[in-house]
Amino acid sequence: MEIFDQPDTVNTFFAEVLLPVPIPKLFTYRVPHAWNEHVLIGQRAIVQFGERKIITGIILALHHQAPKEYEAKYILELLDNFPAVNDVQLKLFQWMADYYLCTLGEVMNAALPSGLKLSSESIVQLHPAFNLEESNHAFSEKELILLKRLQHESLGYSDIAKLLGTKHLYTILKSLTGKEAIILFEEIREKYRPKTEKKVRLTPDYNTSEALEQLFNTIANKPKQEDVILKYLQHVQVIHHPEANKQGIAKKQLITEDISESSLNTLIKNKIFEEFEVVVPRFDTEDKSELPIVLLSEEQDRAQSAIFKSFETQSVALLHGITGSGKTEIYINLIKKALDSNTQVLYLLPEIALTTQIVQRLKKVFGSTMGIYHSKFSDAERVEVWNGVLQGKFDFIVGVRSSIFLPFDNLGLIIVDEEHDSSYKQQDPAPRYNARDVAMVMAQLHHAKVLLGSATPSIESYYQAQQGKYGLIELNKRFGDAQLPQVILADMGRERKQKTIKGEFSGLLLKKIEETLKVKEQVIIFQNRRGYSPMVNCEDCGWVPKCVNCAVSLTYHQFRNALVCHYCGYKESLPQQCPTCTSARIKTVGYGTEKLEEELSLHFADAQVQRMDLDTTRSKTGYETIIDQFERGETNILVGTQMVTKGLDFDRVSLVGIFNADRMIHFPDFRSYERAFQLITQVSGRAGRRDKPGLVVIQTSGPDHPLLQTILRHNYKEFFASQLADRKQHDYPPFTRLIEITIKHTDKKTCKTAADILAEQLRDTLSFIRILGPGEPAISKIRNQFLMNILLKVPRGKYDLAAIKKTIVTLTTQLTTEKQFRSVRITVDVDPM
DNA sequence: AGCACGCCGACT
DNA sequence: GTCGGCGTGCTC
Repeated sequence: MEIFDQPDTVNTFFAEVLLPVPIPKLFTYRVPHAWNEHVLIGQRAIVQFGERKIITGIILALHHQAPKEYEAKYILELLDNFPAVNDVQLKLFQWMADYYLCTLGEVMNAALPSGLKLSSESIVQLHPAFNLEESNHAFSEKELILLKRLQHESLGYSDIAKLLGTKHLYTILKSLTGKEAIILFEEIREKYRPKTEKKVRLTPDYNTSEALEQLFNTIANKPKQEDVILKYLQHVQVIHHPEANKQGIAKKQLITEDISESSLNTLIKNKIFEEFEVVVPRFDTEDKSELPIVLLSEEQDRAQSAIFKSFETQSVALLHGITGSGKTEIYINLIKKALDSNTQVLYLLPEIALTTQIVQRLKKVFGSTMGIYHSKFSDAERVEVWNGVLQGKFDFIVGVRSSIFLPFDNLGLIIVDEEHDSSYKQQDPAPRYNARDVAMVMAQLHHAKVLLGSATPSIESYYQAQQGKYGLIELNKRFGDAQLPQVILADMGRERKQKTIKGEFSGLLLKKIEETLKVKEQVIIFQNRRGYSPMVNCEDCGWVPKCVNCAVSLTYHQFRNALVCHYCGYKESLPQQCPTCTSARIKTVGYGTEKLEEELSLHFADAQVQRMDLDTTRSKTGYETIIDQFERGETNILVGTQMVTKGLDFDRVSLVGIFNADRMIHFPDFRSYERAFQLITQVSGRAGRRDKPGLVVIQTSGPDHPLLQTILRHNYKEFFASQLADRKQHDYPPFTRLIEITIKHTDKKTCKTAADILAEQLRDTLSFIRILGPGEPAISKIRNQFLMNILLKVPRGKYDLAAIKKTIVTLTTQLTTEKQFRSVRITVDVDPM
C-alpha cells in the first residue's frame, strides 16, 4: 500500500490494472498527476481498453517504471475515495486464480456485481453536419435504412444488428463513417443508482405557529389545499417539534383518496410546501423483534459446547446433525457470539434454501444488521449489499456462493450450511470454484473459524473430520425427540407382475397418498426431472427427436406444448406425425414432474396438486408463492425436483414419495451413490414432525440394492464406510484430487485428435499420476461443440500440486497455439463435482 | 472475451 | 465487383 516518492525519479505513477477479461496479465496505465495523492491500491479505475471500449479495472500496484515497449494510456477516472476491494480480497482472488487455473480477470468478473463494473456501450449517431439530400455519396440499401432510423434516434450496436438483420456491422459503419454520415461514440451507462423517494415538507417560512395561523387565514377559501396542510400536520407535529418538519413526509403517503396530487402540487408551486428527494435503502430496515432466547435441548447444548471447544484448537468444525435436529438454533448462538466480539459473520446457504423460512427467522433475530445476498437479487440490490459490508452497515451476511466475494475485512465466523450441496460449486463459466473450499482459505486469511453443517456430509468433509483435521460434532437426536421417518420400498418389479401399478405410481404409494389426504395431511413427491417426459418416440420406426445443437433427446413440455433441449434451450413443436415414416403413433417415453402432476390430479380429483421446478419458479416470487400456498395448506400434494429437498419445514407433511431412485443410484459417476443418499435422506427429512413420525415411500425396481438398505436404516456411518472403501480402491477423493480437462471443438475429429495429443503429452510429463481418458462424456455434444474429457487423479499430499497445474497450463496453451488446434477450447475444472 | 482486419468463396 | 464467412492477433 505504501508508495515511495523518490524525488530523483519522474513524479509519475504507473498503475498495474486488473481488468475483467480472461487475459492472464495486468495492464499498465498512467496516473494523471492530479491524482497522485488520491490513487490507492484496490481502487476502481475507468480505463480505455482497445480502440474505443471503456471498462472498469482494479488498481493492483503502483510504480514509476514507464513501460518501454508501448506508451501507457491514461487512467480516465478513479471511482472510489477508498479501496472498493481490500487486501484480503486481492489475496483471495489470487489464490482462486492459481488454484482453479483461471485468470485473475475471470475472478474479478465473478466477484464484482456488474453495478460496480461500469463499461461503455458504442453508440451510433448521425453526423451533425450530415444531410441525406445534400450528400454527394451513394448509399447502399442497408445504409439508407440505418440513416433513416438515425434521423430519429441514436442507436447501440445491438439495436443496429436487429434493425439490419446482420451481425456484420463493421463494414457498414466504417463506410458510413468514411462518408461522414455518422459518428461513433462511447456512452457509459450508469448501472447503479441509489433508490430515492420523493418527500415534501412545509417551507421553512411556515415553521412557526404564527406563520401557520396566517397561512390558514389566507388559504381558508381553498378547502382542498387546507385539507392537504391539515393532513400533513397530522403526521408531522410542526408546532411541537419544528425540527420534525425537516424530515418531511413521503409524497405518496400524503396523497390519499381525499387528497389529490394536483392540490399538493399547487401548494408546492406556491412555495408553501417544498419537494425534496432522499436516498432510501432497497431493503426494509425493520428492526429485530428479538425472540425469546431459544432454549437449547440438552443435545443441542452439548453440541454447541463441543463446537466452542473444538474452535479452541481447530479452525474448522463439522456439525453432522440429522434433519430436524435443530442446527439453526446452534448457528444463531454462534453468530451472536461472533458478532458480540465485533467480527463479521458469513452464513452460506445453497441457492434454493435461501428464499425460505430460515432467512425470515434470522431476520427476526438479527434485524437490519443482516444483509442478504441472493442470485435473484437485482444488480442494484447487490451493489447495496456490497457497499453495506464496505461501510460496516452489515456485519452479518446470509448468502449464496458468490457472497464469498463481498468486501469483508474482519470475518470471525463462516458457516457453510448443507456443506455437501453441489450448488456451492460453480460449473460454468470460470472461475469453477467451490465456495465451501474457498471459505476455508478465506477463514485462514481472516483468522476466522469455519463451521460446516450437514445432515449428510460429503465424503470428503467427513473424512477430514474423522482424520482429526476438522473438529467433529454429531447431533443424533431430532429436536423434541421427534422420530425419524419410516422408509419403505415399493417394489416395482413385483407390482408389475401383480399389475397393481397405475401409470407411474405403485399401488403402495397410491394407497399411502390416499390415507394421508384422508387425514388432511400433506404429501411431497420428489422426481428429479422436469418437463412432461424426457423423450418422445415413434412407435413404428423408433425415431426420436434430438436437439440440433446437442447430443441429447428433447424433453417434451406439455404446458408449452413444445420439445425443449435442457442444455441449450433449443425449442421445436411436437410433430403430429413422424418425419421419417409419417406414422401418427408418436408416444412420450418416461416421466417428469409435469406428468406426475397430471397423473396425481387424475387419481386424486379433490386434491390440490402443485408443481415446483425450474419452470414454475422462474419469476422472482414464484418459489415463495408455491411455498406459501403449501404452508397454508392450500396445496395438498407438492411435486417437485431437487427444490423440494432443501430447507423446507412443514408441519403437516407426513408422506414423501420418491421416484426414479434407481436412475439416481445408477448414474454413471463415482459420486452417484453419495448424491442419491444425500437427496433421498434430505427429502425424507421433510416427512413427519414433532409428534408423529413420517413415512417415506421409495419406488424402485431393485429393492435389494445395498445403498437403499443403508438408507432404510438411516445409517450414515455405514454408508460413509462403504463409500470410503470404494473411493480408496478406485483412487477417488478424498484420497486424490481430481482435475478434469474438457476439450471442445465443432469438429468431432479435431476434438478427438487434440484430446489424444494432450492426454499423451500429459502422460509423458506426469507419468507418476493416473490419467484417465480421453473419453467421450455422457453428453458428447453441447451447443454444437463436441466434447472430450481427460481426468487426472492426483494423490493427496504426495506431489507438488502447483507444478502439476503449471504443466497442465503449459501443455494446453502449447496445444492451442498450434495452427490446426487454434479454435479448440480447453477448460480445466479443479475438484469437479 | 471482444474487436479490428484481412483473406476467401459465393453471389448479383 | 460486393457481401458475408471465418481465422488471426491484439488489447497497456
